[in-house]
Amino acid sequence: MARRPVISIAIVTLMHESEHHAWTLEDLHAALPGRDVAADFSSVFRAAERLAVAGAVRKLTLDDGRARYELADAHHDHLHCTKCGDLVPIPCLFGPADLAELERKAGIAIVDHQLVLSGVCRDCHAA
Amino acid sequence: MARRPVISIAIVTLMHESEHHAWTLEDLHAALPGRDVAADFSSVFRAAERLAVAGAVRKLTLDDGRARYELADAHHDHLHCTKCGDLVPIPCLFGPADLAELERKAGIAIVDHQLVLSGVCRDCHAA
DNA sequence: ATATATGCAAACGCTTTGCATAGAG
DNA sequence: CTCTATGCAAAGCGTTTGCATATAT
Repeated sequence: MARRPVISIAIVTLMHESEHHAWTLEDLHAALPGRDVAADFSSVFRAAERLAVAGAVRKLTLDDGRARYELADAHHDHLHCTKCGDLVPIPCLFGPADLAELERKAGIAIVDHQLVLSGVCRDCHAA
Repeated sequence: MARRPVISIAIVTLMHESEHHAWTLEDLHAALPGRDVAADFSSVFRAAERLAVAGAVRKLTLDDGRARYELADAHHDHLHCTKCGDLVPIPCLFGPADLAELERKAGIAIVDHQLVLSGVCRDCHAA
């Protein structure tokens, strides 16, 4: 059929092998050359977006106006560190039961949720 | 000293007297003329921003890329309705104790949090 | 050959700012 | 007279898209 999505593959590999958790497009664009996959910014964008649509990565938007992409593994929430700016994973605080109860009480249907804590991450807190 | 912040006052009044909960700048800009306070978009922006800094309103950014402003009353969380696009208030699911425990366990400091549920609001759900 | 990925450059949407004016104390 | 609010127009910034080209099947 067609071409191999080199950039997409490199992004996923990068995410798997790096300690970094949530990536901005700029992060990805800056990191790819180090893996010998230089790419145009728009190509990075399209690759990340395709991965998000395919369900391989999860995309979230923060108050700083920049999107973050992370591997779509088990659900977790996040802490947006006010010092280093990183978006670090945090175990989810509530289970399906809590949400189901809220759905009943509030008469709503919940499809997904996203909790963003604002504060100081472990590393910055220790330093 | 100086002038009276007509627009800011009108915004707060509007928020208090309307059923609408979370306002985009566009919402505000569109609603103000109805209160006889026509205003330039940038003036609405500056007024809203000043109110946010002053702590009178709370500003949040959603995945759709547009900021919402709401009265800074008691803390609550939100449901972003996938049908009507409204951001409706939802009682907060956890208390200070839950967060304190998480702080201890994760070694972080939590200053604030923002939970955005994604799903269908009561009105759309009933319809 | 054909379909998809990529680069390049430009458009977009919303937010933000510079600057001159106006109006209240 | 001075200080802040406002309007107007333009810039910013991250994201997104159109179009031509490259490349693997």
